[in-house]
Amino acid sequence: MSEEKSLNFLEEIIENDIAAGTHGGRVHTRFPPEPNGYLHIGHATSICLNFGLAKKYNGKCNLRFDDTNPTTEETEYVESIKNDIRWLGFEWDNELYASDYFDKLYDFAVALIQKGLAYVDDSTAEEIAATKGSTIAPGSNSPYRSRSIEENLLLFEEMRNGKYKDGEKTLRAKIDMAHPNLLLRDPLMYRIKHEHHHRTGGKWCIYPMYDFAHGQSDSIEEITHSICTLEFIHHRPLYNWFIEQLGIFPSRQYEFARRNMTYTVMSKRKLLQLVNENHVSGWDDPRMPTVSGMRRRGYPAEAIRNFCDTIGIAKRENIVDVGLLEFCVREHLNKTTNRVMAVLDPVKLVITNYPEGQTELFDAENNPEDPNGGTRPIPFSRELWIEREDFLEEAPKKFFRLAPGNTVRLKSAYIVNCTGCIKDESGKITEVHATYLPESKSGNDTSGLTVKGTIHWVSIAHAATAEVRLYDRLFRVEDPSNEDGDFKEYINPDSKQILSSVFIEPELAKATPGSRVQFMRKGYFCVDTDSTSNKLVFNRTVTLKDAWAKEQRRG
RNA sequence: AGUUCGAUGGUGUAACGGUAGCACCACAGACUCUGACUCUGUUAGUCUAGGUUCGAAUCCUAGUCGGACUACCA
Repeated sequence: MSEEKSLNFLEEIIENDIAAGTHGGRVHTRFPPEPNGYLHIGHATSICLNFGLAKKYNGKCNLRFDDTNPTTEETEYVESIKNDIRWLGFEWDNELYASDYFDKLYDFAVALIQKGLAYVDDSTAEEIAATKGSTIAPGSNSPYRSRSIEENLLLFEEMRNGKYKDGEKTLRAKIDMAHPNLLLRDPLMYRIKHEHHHRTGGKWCIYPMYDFAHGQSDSIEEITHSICTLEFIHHRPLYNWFIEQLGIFPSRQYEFARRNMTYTVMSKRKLLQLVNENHVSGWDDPRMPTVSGMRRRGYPAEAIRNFCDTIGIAKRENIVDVGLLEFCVREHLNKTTNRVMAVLDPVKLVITNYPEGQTELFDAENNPEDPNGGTRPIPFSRELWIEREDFLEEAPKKFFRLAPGNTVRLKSAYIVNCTGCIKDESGKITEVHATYLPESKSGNDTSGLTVKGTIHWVSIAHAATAEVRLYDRLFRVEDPSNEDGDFKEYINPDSKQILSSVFIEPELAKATPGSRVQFMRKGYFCVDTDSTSNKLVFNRTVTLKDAWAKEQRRG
C-alpha cells in the first residue's frame, strides 16, 4: 500500500468527525432496505459503502429493514436480501427492523402531541393534497389543526385501538403550511392501515410514515452516519426536526448520488414489472441487474465489490457504462477460471491422414494465469467438432483460421493444414477436411512451423453435450427510462438465446451448479441451477473481448 | 416559478489556491498454442462570462444547463 488513495467525500466527513472526537470517534452505519423487492447493483453500491465504511473505521454496520408499510412488504424479500448481502461478502452487526420500534415510535408521537407539535387530522387524502399548496404557492391550514392536546391524545389512541377505518384520520406534525420545503408542510406521521404486518401481525392498525420512522430508528440505534441517496436530501430538515423536537440521539444524514447503469433499468417498480409481466424469468433472471440475477449469471461477488469500489461515490448525476462492470467480471474470471473447450455452433472436421479408430490423450493446461492450475486429459481423434465460423471457403486477408490452404493449431493438439470441404445439395458445408503434421504435437513440436491461428475443438466420439444460454443486454438503448414511451418497448428481443445441444469436452461433464469456466475463445460461463444429473445447463456470464469481431464490424 | 443539489475527456472518478491525474472505452503497436490475457504508446476534459490573486477546476458574482421535490411509498 505505497500509494495513498484519495478519500471520497463521506470518508472526509467521517475522518473530520473522528478528528473532532464526535461521538467519541465512533462510526456506526446502517443499510436500510425496504423488504419489498430484490436487491440490485445500486443497492450493492450502498452495501459496499455502508459496510465498507464501518470496516475501514473499525465501526459497526446494522442491517435494518425499513418495514413500515405492510401493504408491499414480505418475508420472502427479507430472506433474499439477507442472502444477497452475505453472498456479497458482508456480515451485519445487528439485524433489526423498524417494526421493532413501533412501540417507541408511538411514544414519540404521543410526546410530540403533548408538546403541541402534532395533531390528528380528519381530512381525506384528496383534501390534504389540495391544501398542500405547490412549489410556488403556500398551503393552507387544516381545519383540524388547532385541536386541543387532550383531544389529539384521545383521538390518536382511538386510531391505535382501531376505532377508525383506513384513511379516516391521520396524525400530522404541526410545522408550517407555508414552508418552502413541501415536506415541512405538516407532514403525515401516521396513517391507518388495517393490515397484517409480516412481523407484528395484527398488533397494529396504524403505521408510521418513512419520515417519522427512519430518523428515529437511526437515533435509537445511535447511528452516527446515516447514508442515503440524493432524493432524500429534502427530507433532511424533517429528519433533523423530529430528532431535535424529541431530544434524542443526533444521528446525521448524508446523501450521495445513486448509481445508474447503461442498458438496464434500476427502479424497483420497473424491475417488478419485468418480473410480473414475464419479460424475464424472475428476479434472478441472469439478465436482471439484481444481485441474485448477477449471481446466477456467474458474476463473482469479488468482481461486483471491485466494481463498486472502482466507480466510487459522488453527488452528481451519473450513468456508469455496464462495460466497466463486465471488465471487472472478466478481470476476476481471467485469474480464477479453468479453460475448457466447447463448440457452440459445430461443423465436422475430418483429419484425413489420421488413422481411423485411433485416440490420443493430450494434457491441456487448465489456467495459464495460474501456475498451480494443473492439467486435464483431452481425447483427440480423427473426427472433431469445430466452430462453423472458424472455417471460410474464401477467406479474407487477415483471416487466421481454417480455409483451403491455411494452417492452424488445434489447441493442445496438432497443427493442421486445411484441404477443403464437402457441401450438401443446398450448399451448406457439412465437413471440413484437413491433414495433420505428426511432428507438431503440442508440447513436443519439432515442425519448426509457427501459425497465426489457434482454434478449439472437441472430439466427436468423446464429446458430451450441454445446453447453453447466451445472454446479452436486456435493453437495446443505453438509458431506456429516458426514452420516449414505455421503457419496455426498448427491451432487446435477442437478449437470450438458447443453444440446446452444445458439444463439450468430456471432463466438463462433471461440472456442478455455480462452477465457472472459460470456454476458450468464447467467453466465461457458469453452470446454471437448472442443471440436472442428465442435463447440464451453462449460462454465458460475459464474452471475451473479440478483436476479430470488431475488425469485421468495421468492414 | 419556489426550494434544493449538481456541472472535469465518450463514461466513471481524482486534484482541497501552485505541473489537470487514474480506470473503463476507443485507436495504434508488441507478445501470444485463446484474434483472450499481458505490455507499450496515442487521441480526448475543467459549462459560460466577469472578478479576487503572482497564480483559479478549486474562492466570489451573474448566467447557462441538468437532476430532485408538490404519494396516507420508501
